[in-house]
Amino acid sequence: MLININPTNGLAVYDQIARQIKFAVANRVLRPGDLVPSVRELAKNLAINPNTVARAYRELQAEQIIQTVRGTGLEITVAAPEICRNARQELIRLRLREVLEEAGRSQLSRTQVKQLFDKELSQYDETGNAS
Amino acid sequence: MLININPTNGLAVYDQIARQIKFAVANRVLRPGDLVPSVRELAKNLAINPNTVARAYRELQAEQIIQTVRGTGLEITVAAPEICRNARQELIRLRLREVLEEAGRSQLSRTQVKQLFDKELSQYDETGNAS
DNA sequence: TGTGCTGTACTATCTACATATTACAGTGGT
DNA sequence: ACCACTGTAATATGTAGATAGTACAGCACA
Repeated sequence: MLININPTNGLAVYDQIARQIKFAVANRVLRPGDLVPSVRELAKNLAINPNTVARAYRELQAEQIIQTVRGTGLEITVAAPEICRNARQELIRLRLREVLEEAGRSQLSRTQVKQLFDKELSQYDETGNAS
Repeated sequence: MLININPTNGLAVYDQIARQIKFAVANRVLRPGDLVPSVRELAKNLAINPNTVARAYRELQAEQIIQTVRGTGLEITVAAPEICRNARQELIRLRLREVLEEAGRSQLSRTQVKQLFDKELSQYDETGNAS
């Protein structure tokens, strides 16, 4: 199945759905013109309420990743791949900035933060690409 | 005043209190043996409920930053300065690790993440120490 | 043209969390 | 011993967010 829900994740169900769609788009599992599963079909498969799926799709529409084709369903937009690939990078950038701001409030020096980062980076085993 | 509350912060009031106490300890504004303001006094000054202050203090006790002196108040522990200084560094480390994990899930390469970090770091103006 | 699919909007419920209310228990100082 | 202060526990209230229930509106296809 395309989507996999973990109810004890802390993440909202609709958020998990939206993330996984974006992930699939970024990795070309879903391509422009493909239809995402219908609200009711996906809801049935995941044993959740259709409106929860609808909410995920609403967010994806707001980000112009899917668009409605009335009477037919929701399809991946042409712009979606670029949006999703940019978005995940921007997300990481934003998170990094937040951490740096917090470090600043804690009066950690730039070099201290850099040392922490390098150490964590070297410890972290990537699952995907080579470095 | 020692504590300053911003109600439109997104952060819970009790959390703001706890953070600012820790901050004061880390920067030697509060030293071991000092008494923190009493629950009712601080609550009155901040125009909030005493129990909200109590909750902040409860967390600080759980982290062994303050300890109760019955009938007298709550005092900064001997271990507090080290705990607070370590804690803020650990907090940053944890946040960095989370970002790296998210980057891994997004299949961003190690070098990509490092580039993002270096760029953000160079843009970020520290408020406190020199680098 | 009608039936079955599509998405969507409105409202209600459920849950988690922060905060407030109240009452209780112990200690220091007069 | 008593009073005024300390912290603390239990409970209630308020609020925001996620999810569910129901009803509605448009299009495809036979």
